[in-house]
Amino acid sequence: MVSGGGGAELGRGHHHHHQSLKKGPWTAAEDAILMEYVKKHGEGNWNAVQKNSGLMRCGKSCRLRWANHLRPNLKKGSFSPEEEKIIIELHAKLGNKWARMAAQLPGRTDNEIKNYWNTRMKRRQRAGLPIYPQEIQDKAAAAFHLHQHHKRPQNQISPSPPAALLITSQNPAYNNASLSAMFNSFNFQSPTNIPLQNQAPGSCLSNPNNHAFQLFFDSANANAGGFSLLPYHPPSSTTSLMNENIQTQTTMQMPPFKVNSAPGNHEMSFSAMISQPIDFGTGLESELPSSQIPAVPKQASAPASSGSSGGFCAVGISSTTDNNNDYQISQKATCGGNSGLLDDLVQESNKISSNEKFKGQFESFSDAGDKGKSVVDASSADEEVNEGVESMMANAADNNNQWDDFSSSQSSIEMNKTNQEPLEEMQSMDDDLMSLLNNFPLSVPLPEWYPGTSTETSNVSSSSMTGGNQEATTTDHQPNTPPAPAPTTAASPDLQWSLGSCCWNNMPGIC
DNA sequence: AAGCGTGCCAACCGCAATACG
DNA sequence: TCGTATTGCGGTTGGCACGCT
Repeated sequence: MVSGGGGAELGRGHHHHHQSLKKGPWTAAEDAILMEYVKKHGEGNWNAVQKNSGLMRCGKSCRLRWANHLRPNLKKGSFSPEEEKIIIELHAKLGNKWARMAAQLPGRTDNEIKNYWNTRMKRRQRAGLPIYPQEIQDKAAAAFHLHQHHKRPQNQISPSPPAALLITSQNPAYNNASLSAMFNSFNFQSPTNIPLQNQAPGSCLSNPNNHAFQLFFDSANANAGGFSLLPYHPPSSTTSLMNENIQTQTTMQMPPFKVNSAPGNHEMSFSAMISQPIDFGTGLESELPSSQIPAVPKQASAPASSGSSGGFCAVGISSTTDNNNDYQISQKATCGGNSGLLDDLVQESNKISSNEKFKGQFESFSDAGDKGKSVVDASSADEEVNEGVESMMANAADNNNQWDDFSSSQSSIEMNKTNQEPLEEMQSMDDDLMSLLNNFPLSVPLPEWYPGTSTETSNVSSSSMTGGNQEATTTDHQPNTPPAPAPTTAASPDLQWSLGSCCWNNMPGIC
């Protein structure tokens, strides 16, 4: 923030009295000083700039100015369609890793990308459009589906975050079939007593992308061991826009999304889820903020994309009426540990799974002794996972480069590069994910209302979902999507949604 | 012409990671 | 090994320009 706006020049007029560092916009004169300094001494040691050059700027400010405006080979101006496409792709993979994204876009800075993304998000949000172009999701979903058929052994849980991240509740127009197919390949291996109740209400697994899911028990589908997994967005999202979305929209139409879990083999089926060189002019210009010095006219901004999907999530669901597609968005009250660190996930997972009370149950289907190691492995494999996602998406993007909002059909070089060894990368990703998911907190006892137990409804649901008095108040959020077909298993008026959540927000940079 | 909303941009802040003595 | 300094990163904020009413 430009503290105090353009007038925040703390040191102006007082340089001889104290060493207040100047803030606010840089002047051309300051730029020239910095340029000269870097030219002479090279980059780095930014704190020395102020000492040696007399520039009344802190090192951080100098570094930022240099990196974002003064360093050579910076591109100025609007992003090209190709660049926009790459940004979308990268964001789908990396989340808000602006620096990493910038590394893929020569001449662009993380700040530029971040600003672009945020404004784009804001625009799309206002328009009620999802964030990611549908095609990205479609391709990721398709790729994932293929991947699952290619490799996934049966009876193993593997809700791959890469695919999951692209599956968001904001995508009304999403191809239900493809997602359904994708997640039909998810298989749980667990005892009959899926232990979720013991999980803290706020318990969640998440990734930095704020793509999260919550697992709910679907009592209407209880006879089939029904669980439902809903996209979820925590309140402490790193993306304020997403928070805003959650806060301002209480309900939304969402296609069915559930997990059919049968004893011993819980198959999840998702019907849906979800820059010109600085003018070093002298004279008057030198005292103007350099940003006010006329620069090359900017190109017209690229049109906003209007694809599908988005980052916020449905936290609860209410299907007590005929319209059992009324998924509800609510702000999760307690999503413990949203730091985005895998450690949080590990700790929580271990904490839960180490619960002595349910240890035996857990051990029946999971090697508890390896939990810690597995998670560590998964954590250290962050990069490989990213690579896996990359290759997966690259694969998926191979055949069709149609973008709903972007004129370009050019794929990123990185994407193409990783096409070379997609299977190996996927394999690596799978292994890592398996390790991680082996720690998935499943050692929670059956809820009372689980089949064979009391039919009493858990009160937990109220903490993770809003009431059932939902109208589709957010239908405008998904203007292009007809209501999804009602899932037969969710048609029961007795449908109850509860239990703790499991989301992906604390996952490492898997996506 | 004035007021308002929005988009864009620049720059700051806090925190975490890393380097260094 | 520890404390400090430096660097890097992501989130946030405020100003300006522009279009619309």
